[in-house]
Amino acid sequence: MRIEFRHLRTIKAIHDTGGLARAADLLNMTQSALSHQIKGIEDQAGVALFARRTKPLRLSAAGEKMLVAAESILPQMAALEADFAGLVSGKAGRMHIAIECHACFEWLFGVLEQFRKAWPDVDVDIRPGLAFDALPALRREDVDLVVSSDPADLVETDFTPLFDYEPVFVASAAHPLAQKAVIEAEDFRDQTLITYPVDRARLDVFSQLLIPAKVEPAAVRQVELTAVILLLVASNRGVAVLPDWVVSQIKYNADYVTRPLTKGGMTRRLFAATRAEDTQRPFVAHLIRLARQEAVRMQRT
Amino acid sequence: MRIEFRHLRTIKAIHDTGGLARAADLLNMTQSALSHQIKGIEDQAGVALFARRTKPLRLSAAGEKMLVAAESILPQMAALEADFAGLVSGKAGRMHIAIECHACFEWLFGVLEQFRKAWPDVDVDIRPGLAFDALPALRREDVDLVVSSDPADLVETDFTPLFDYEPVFVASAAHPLAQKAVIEAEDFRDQTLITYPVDRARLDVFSQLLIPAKVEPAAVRQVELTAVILLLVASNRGVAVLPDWVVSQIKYNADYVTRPLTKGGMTRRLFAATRAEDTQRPFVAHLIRLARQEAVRMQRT
DNA sequence: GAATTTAATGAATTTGTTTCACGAACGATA
DNA sequence: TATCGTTCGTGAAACAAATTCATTAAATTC
Repeated sequence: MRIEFRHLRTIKAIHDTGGLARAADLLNMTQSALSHQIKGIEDQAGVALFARRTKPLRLSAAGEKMLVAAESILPQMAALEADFAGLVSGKAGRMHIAIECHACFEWLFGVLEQFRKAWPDVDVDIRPGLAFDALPALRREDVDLVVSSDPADLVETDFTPLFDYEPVFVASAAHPLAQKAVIEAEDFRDQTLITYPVDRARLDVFSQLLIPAKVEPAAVRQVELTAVILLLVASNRGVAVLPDWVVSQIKYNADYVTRPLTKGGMTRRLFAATRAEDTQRPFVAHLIRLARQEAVRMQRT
Repeated sequence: MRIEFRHLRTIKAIHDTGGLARAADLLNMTQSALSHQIKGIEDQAGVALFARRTKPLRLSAAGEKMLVAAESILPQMAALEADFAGLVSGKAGRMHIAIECHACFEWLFGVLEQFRKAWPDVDVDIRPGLAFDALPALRREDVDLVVSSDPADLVETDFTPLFDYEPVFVASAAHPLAQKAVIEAEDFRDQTLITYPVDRARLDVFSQLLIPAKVEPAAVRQVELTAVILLLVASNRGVAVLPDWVVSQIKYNADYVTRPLTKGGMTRRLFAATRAEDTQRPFVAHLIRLARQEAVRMQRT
């Protein structure tokens, strides 16, 4: 017989109530059961848990040690069970997010700020490094939500539209291409293109324009921050393609122009991908709602 | 089915080995048993412990929480079992001591200093406030050793002699009684007697001399520290009765004299009282041996 | 010293866990 | 995509264990 939680509970109950019978009452068991239980551990461990000289049972040295362990361990178990209860009730959970859209970080932070307040017991995280293969990671339960612009027809996976955006060409006002009203794939052939440091397949310029047209820019420079990209563009060190709302968000009116890509412009839609079983869970649905609201607010600016 | 240690071990094993079959191997059980076990907890808690989409089982959010709890709780249990093993092997244990003899504190500290080094896993303590009723406390396992000068004929209790001593009368050289070669009970009638602040029954002067002779001193003043008692005696603020070795230990030769109590002097013997079942335990026997050695050393000074 | 409280015991019962044997689902590989 | 090996889930049976019931023994209290 190994030591089990029941034994810890028993030790504690006997100590608290100061007697087998009362402890048995507390634990909804018979006095006999506790007596057998104690005997079991004592036999197994080879130590006396109680001083039996006196009639109301009192803890021995070994018993005291066990009590100390019990008082430390039992609350931890209670906490675990409370965690589980939170998960069951839907108040707690995990919301690990992968975003394929690199420009979306800032927008997402604002959303998560609100979300955290509403769902303090949900473990929120943005998981970097999953930019590619994010949808398999979703199925694998590595993450719980993927912000993606490429809805795939996957079973058990829901794609909820978040908002539409237009990737636009950005260049310095002094740039030759600023003269054109519309930018085409061929226009990139002699340019230095500034992008986020992610896989090309995740960049609209490449996936939607340059790869289909089989055009390779003269150079590609990768820069982490949107503000820095715009700074480089303004100083004519290259051109970029960014979502319209990203460009319009920049407050200071630097010296650059925006142009549509292809005639009529390019339209893209961002989705929240979730496991079908999760989509209706309260905090998942709430996060998506918050994300759409924030998108509306963002696009109004 | 409540969560038990076995479940924590299972969660940890599955996580560590990365599979049900390998975990089963580790725990010397069948893969089936683990599957049933997990199902049991999941049914009870109402949460999925594992993501079952992927084939090698992986922990879900709830499973991660349980793993965290397991990694905290299992070592605590291991420590408890190690404690028990120590108690069984006799390397560990409890040595709570009650001393009836107030003057013995200093001597005992020296003994315990050595004892602690030899038995680092024994929980050593001196329990004050048990000066009276110390022997019942020993039987009750409140304490494990009592230093006493009144061996009683108690069943299951051993009294091992530690050393003999002589309570001697101490007074200022200028005190009238310093003229007498021998001090009798009647001599105390007009004196201020300085004693330790303990029950009279625990003081040799009273139990051996004044109470039988029905003599009450003019005043009794209680002082904690031996050095202070001697200081007061030297400055003729009263007289005292102290063990011979206590007086001889005081290095500075203050202005006091010592005289035997009654013709031929009074001889007392100090004992270590222990529960008979404990007396032969290695660390108990060792403590008594150390105490006797220390007594010899002390009386040589 | 009688009454009461408290703990231990043994056998029976109930409860829970593990094994056995099998099958289904998945992933890798050709 | 067919096949093979691996991994996990399931139900019935076997096994193990904890708990209860009924009773006894011992200590405490009045």
